[in-house]
Amino acid sequence: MLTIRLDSPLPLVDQIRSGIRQAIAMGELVPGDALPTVRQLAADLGINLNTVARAYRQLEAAGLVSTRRGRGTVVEAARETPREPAESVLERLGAQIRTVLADARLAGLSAADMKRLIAEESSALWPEKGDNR
Amino acid sequence: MLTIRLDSPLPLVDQIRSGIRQAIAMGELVPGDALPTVRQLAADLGINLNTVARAYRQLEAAGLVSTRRGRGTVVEAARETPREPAESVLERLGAQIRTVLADARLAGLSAADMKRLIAEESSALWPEKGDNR
DNA sequence: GTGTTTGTATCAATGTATGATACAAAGTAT
DNA sequence: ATACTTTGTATCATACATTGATACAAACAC
Repeated sequence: MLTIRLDSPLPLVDQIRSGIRQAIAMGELVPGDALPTVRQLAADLGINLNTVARAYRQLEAAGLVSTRRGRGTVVEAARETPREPAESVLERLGAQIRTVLADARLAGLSAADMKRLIAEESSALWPEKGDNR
Repeated sequence: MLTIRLDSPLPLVDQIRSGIRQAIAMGELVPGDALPTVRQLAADLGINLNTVARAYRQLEAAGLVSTRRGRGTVVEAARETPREPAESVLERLGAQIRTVLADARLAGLSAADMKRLIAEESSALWPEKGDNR
């Protein structure tokens, strides 16, 4: 879990933050769960502990985790504390979606392809009735 | 059209490339259409012409436009020329989708909210019957 | 051919990401 | 209480990425 790619164009901090955010969003990590220590995770990933610490601090700024020296980092909430108007959130998400959809369209995917792909990923985040096989 | 934000964390090159990709994906730009010259667009956006040129070169590498000195840049195709196995494309898109969905989930959006948001954006890229009101 | 228009190459300056290392606070054992 | 360990934090250096200023080269227009 939480694999990163050193050769990715995405910065390591972003990859780590993103991976943990997803784990929280999917309920793999719930409030109360302890995250690995910065040294532990850094060693596992083969990177510097500062990089992990920076990711943790960003997660803390978002209200998702809580960090204290000597104790470690713990999942605090399953939702982010809003730091921008809801309208702005929708705007930002809309832009992200547009980018992904354009990407898919230019790669030649059909609307059906995309719908299926999104449905698959959605089921893990918003477990629906009818999906619990 | 094609607004960029100098204060965005996203590099200018990415913003430009992304904006033009979307315009092509949405059919606002079709094969044969001329893009503004690098100087023109750079002046409009208030940035350096090199930054625009870099974006154009990336679009050319993707097979979307064709560039020649003295003549300018022209839209070449409405699809990208695949430079990775189809499987890899799906993998990449899946990762992007996961990120956006996690973002939405953590912001507190419901599955219905998200479905609606995606449907709105999709209709511009894959015009469906029943959406032409 | 001459001049203009267009993209390209080169290089400098600045910012960003990552890492090495030292520090400080909280916990743990005795 | 004190020593020691565990944990996150701060500082600084380095490498890389991003943007821009400027000079160059190819294609076009006349």
